[in-house]
Parts: sequence; C-alpha cells; structure tokens
Amino acid sequence: MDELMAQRVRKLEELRRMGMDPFQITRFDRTHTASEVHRRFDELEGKAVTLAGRLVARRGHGRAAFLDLADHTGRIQLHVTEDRLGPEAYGRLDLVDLGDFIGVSGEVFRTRRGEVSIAVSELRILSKSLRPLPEKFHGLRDAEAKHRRRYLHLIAEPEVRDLFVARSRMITAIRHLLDERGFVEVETPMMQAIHGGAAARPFVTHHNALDIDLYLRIAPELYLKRLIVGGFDRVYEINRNFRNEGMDRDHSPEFTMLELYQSYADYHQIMELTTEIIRTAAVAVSGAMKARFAGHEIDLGADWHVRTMDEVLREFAGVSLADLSDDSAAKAVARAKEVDPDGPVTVATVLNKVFDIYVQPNLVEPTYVTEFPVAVSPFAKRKPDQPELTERFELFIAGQETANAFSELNDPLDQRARFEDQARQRAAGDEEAQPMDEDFLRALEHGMPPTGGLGIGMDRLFMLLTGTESIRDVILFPHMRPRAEEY
RNA sequence: GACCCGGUAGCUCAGUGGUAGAGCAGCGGACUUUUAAUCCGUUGGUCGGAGGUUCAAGUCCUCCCCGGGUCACCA
Repeated sequence: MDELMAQRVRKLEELRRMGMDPFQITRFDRTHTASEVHRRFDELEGKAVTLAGRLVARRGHGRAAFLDLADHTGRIQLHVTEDRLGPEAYGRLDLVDLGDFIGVSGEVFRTRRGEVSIAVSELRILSKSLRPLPEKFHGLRDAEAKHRRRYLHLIAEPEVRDLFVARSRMITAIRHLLDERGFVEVETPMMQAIHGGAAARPFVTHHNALDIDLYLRIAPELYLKRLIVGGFDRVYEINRNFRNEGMDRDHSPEFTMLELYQSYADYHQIMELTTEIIRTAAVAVSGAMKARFAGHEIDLGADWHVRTMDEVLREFAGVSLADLSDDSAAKAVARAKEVDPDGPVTVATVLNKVFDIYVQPNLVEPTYVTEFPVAVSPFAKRKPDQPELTERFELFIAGQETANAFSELNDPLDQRARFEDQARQRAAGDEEAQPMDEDFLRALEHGMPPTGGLGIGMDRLFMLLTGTESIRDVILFPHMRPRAEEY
C-alpha cells in the first residue's frame, strides 16, 4: 500500500516540478458529457468537444493509447497518440494514473471497431488519485467495504448511483404531489424532551447549556398535530426518525419517514391519498406502477384490497378480535397459537405477534387492513358505532407494512385516558409504551379539528419499488461499528 | 443476544499441518484502432487480533474484533 501510494506521490511531485500541480486547478469548462457524445454522435462527429472525468481504464499501444473516461453520465473512450499530442505531452501520460481526473479536448470520431471516441488534442490532469481504485473487472465485492466506503462502491458500480438518484426522484415526486395538494412542508424538532408518536426506544443525548437530557425523535407526530391545532390546514414532513433498536435487513437506527396531516379528512380520504402517493412514487422510480419484492411482482395499477383486521385474523390465523377481549383472553390465544411475546403478554402484544406471524406474510397484493383495536392504537379515533375499534389502516404490499394511518384522535379527554393506559403498560414492563405528554394534551384541549394522518417509511417504500432486500442498500452511509483503523 | 458463514497482496480470489500463490492493478520493456487489449520481465504479505497445541500453524484449539446471513427483538 505504502509503495503504491508513494509511486503516485512521486508522480505528483514530478508534475509540481513542471509547474503543473493538478491540485492548483480550480475550474475546467466542459462542453459535453460522455453520454451526450454517444447520444448525439451523428451531429458531433468531426466536431471538437471538451470533457472531464475520472480515468478508469488504459490500453497502451506504444506511441498511442486508448483511455476510458468516466463522468457522471457514463463512459467515453479517448484515443491519444504521440502524433497528435506531441512527444512531450504524450510522455507526460506516464504521470497519469488510473483514478486521476483529467480534462480533454478533441474531435469526436468512431473507431474501426465502432466505438464512439474522442481523438484527444489536449489533455490536462485536473486532480490526482493517490490511492489505487478497486479492480476494474470484479469491482468491489466485499459487502462491508461497499457500505463502509460507499465512495468506492459508487466508483466501482455506477448503477449504485442510479439507484440513489431514483431514490431522490421518488422523494421529489412525493413532495411535488403534496405541494400540489396544498400541503406545507415543515420541520419539527429532532431533539425532543418527551419522545412520542411511536412505539420504540429512543436515543438519548444531552444539552449542555440547558443541562437536560433530550431524546432524538422516534416520530414527528405529536408536533405535526400541534401545527394542525395552530391552524395549519395540511402539513407534512419528510425527514429522519431515530430508533434505538436492533439493526437488520429492514431496520436502520435512523430512517426517513413521511408523515402528513390533513384537516377535516378521515382515514378513507387518507387511504385514497396513500394510493396516489405510492403510485406516484412507483412511476418516479421506474416509470411504471410496479413493485417487486421477495420474489413477488406486484401491479400497483390494479385495485387495492380493503379488509378489516378481524377478517384477516379470522382467515389467516383462525382467531377473531373477540378472542382477544382482555389480557387473560390474550394469554389463552398466545398459548393456542404458540406465540411468545417478549415482555408482558397483553392484548396489544399478542395481537401484534399473531398478526406478524400468521397474517402479514399473506398480504401480497396491496391490502389496506382497517379497524385496529384501540389497545394497539393510542392516537387513533374510535369508530362511532364500535368504540373498541379505531378508524385506522395499515397498508401491506408484498407482505411488507408500507403505510400507517388513521383519523386522528382529537378528543383530549379520551387521549388523556389512552396515555394513562400506556402508562400502565409501561409500568407493567412495556418499555415502548407512550410516555405522557402534557403539552400535547394541552394543545388538544384548545381544540384540534377532525384530522386524518399518515406515515410512510421512505426507505422501505423505495426498497419495495426497486426490489432491494436490505435497507443498508438504500441508505448511502448505513451505520456500522467503527473500526480502529478509521480513527 | 444465539447460531451458521466469512476476513490471505491495492482489488477479486486459490491455498486443511511441511519454503505464502494466481489474475487484475503497479513497476520495467515491446506494440499507433484497442475495449477484461496482447506479449516478455518484475515489485508487493502484521494470512483480522491475542494466546495455545505441535519439531512445524494461513491451516488445529480457545478467546476477542469486524462483516454477512438466519432466528430473536423491532415498524
């Protein structure tokens, strides 16, 4: 390693001696990109173009050579000859290494073998690469290296960059859709004194000036609803949530969430909006209303199913909500279905477990599951005719939970009772039960209009739309345990 | 957290107890239409770390570190 770097440093020093220090260059004006030259060859043939990029391959032939230049759009072949550059400039190519950034000017032509190329008349080294790049043919195979050194992964596999561009396009398309619908994008606290809005353990940090502990948010929900109280009609936020849980193929400690709240809308209207958001996202990603995941190909253009929690429980688990009337009934169900919730055995934990194991994997075509019990829905409004159930849905596609929404509970007295119930579950050992939030209750006490709310995990949605099996592959810099050599 | 698999040259990988290897990259040389260019020569290694067994350890044993997978936990 030291030797390979030392060789390159020597070449850099040689360039500096000749007054051609590549690191002094601040600007280089390009006329075209690599893909433009390919696409518009017919009109560019014989014309002069100027491009810049990274040198990624070299095939020498004595007094001539072929170089491959890669920019953000693709690759283009360069043809350099001693005749055209002159012996001095041609000799200087010895100081250029694979990985260096170069700028070239020359005429567009096509080689005998049909390769669109540039006959280089001028070449400048724009920046030097002091470390060797991964091998050209096999690229970077080591999954650890791909995630730890994403810059190398991106160099070795340009398709990876395309994937992240698609992710960006997806989120932009969702923003446009929501902006068109009168939603206002807002930013609410990432650091919160009380963490609420979801069931998860938080990260804790410390504010020195205030000398208080703060939690990284597990959800923005309770702040976004305060904005509805304050008079915003429709708000959304697309940003990071943090959850201090295990990491695996579909859990990252920080992940990107869309949450939106729409005044005077119920969960049926939110359902329609959800379908629209996901179809819009799909088109932005692939140009088609398609999702693929875990071997499933899903047509998002077909009708989506709507089924109640009770229906799907009966069909796939042979259990009805009536069988889960209280905690002792839940214990019996847990025994009968051989599920073993970690921690306390309650209606909430048994229902979650039975659903996860027996029901969820069967929900392959887009399916809205509605009417969740109050016990698992601390912020959802009750159904007027069945007060033990809520106006809530979750959307499942390819067995993956894709969205969660409800008519928001705006009755402050009921909300206080739900918090108190959560406090009891917390006391019973459920670390993820909601902590009481007096200020949020106070906001509701001032009055919140009827409101529909929605959450969609952006990472998982993107995985679903692209068939990506690991969340680490849709996050540019996934968290990893630091290695000593990185300090 | 448990179990399984992996960690050898810059990169991709061989090497199951007896002198650490190959391809690519690099370096030197030949070559003015190649594209995984070709041909000749050649440099490069704390074999993830620490102990142990053995005359001898990349290889066997123990512990540890890092990653991947499965399960558990979790939206």
